[in-house]
Amino acid sequence: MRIATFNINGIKARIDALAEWLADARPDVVLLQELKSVDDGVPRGSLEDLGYNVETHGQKGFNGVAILSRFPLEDISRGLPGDPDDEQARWIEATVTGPKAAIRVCGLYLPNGNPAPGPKFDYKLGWMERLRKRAEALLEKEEIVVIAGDFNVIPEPRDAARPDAWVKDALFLPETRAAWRRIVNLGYHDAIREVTQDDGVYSFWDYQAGAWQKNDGIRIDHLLLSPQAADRLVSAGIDKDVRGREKPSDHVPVWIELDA
DNA sequence: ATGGCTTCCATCGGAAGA
Repeated sequence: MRIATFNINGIKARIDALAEWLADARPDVVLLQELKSVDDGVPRGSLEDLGYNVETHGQKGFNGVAILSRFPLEDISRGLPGDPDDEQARWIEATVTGPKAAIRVCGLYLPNGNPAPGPKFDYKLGWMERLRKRAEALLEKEEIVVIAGDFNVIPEPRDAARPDAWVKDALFLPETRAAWRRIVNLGYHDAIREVTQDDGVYSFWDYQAGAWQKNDGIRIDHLLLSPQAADRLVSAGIDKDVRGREKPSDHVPVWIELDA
């Protein structure tokens, strides 16, 4: 079972690029972020024609997440628990029944948090604490759980080409990285770090200032695995070449292969 | 860099992103 996360930066603007990658990479499950569309604006037909079930949690103009799956999706839940006043569409989860096992997949678009300090940074840290609580509850069931998406967190200096440029940024501030570690240290595994300790492994390159051409990237799109998921990890990778294609997102797909 | 792109929404500029 191949599961990928991809921040597509606008599903209407990206549908051709997304369809091309799907036909190429043929993932079984895809967690999408930044639809920038209401549910009715998502070009479901194009995705269903490629063999995917489509579950969305959209929002007008920005945010928005979705799950695509070649296998049935059940028990779909939209919105991160813990704050009934949070209107932002940043969380969706569902159970995928694979050929060998059921997997709980959670797709997230974690708040950017800039400028920091300020209300947007406070919202980010509050959201991360709610994520920690949900991640903890998911572990208690001792199931195969994958929490994946655009975390907007650079975990360590080796996850940025120029770490010094990010020291005052909400993606890399000590409070952000501490909140990330509180989640991982519950017992999750950062899938990419299960397969490589290299630096220079990135998932985002800014559109500005020739960041892609200079490989001035950061690693902020992650898949966290419960112990039961990590036991079944076969491989993991980043489809970096997608960033060099026509009309690309500023993020690229990150994926895992599970024996499930 | 008070933003060098890119998207969306709504008009012909502004918000948001990271």
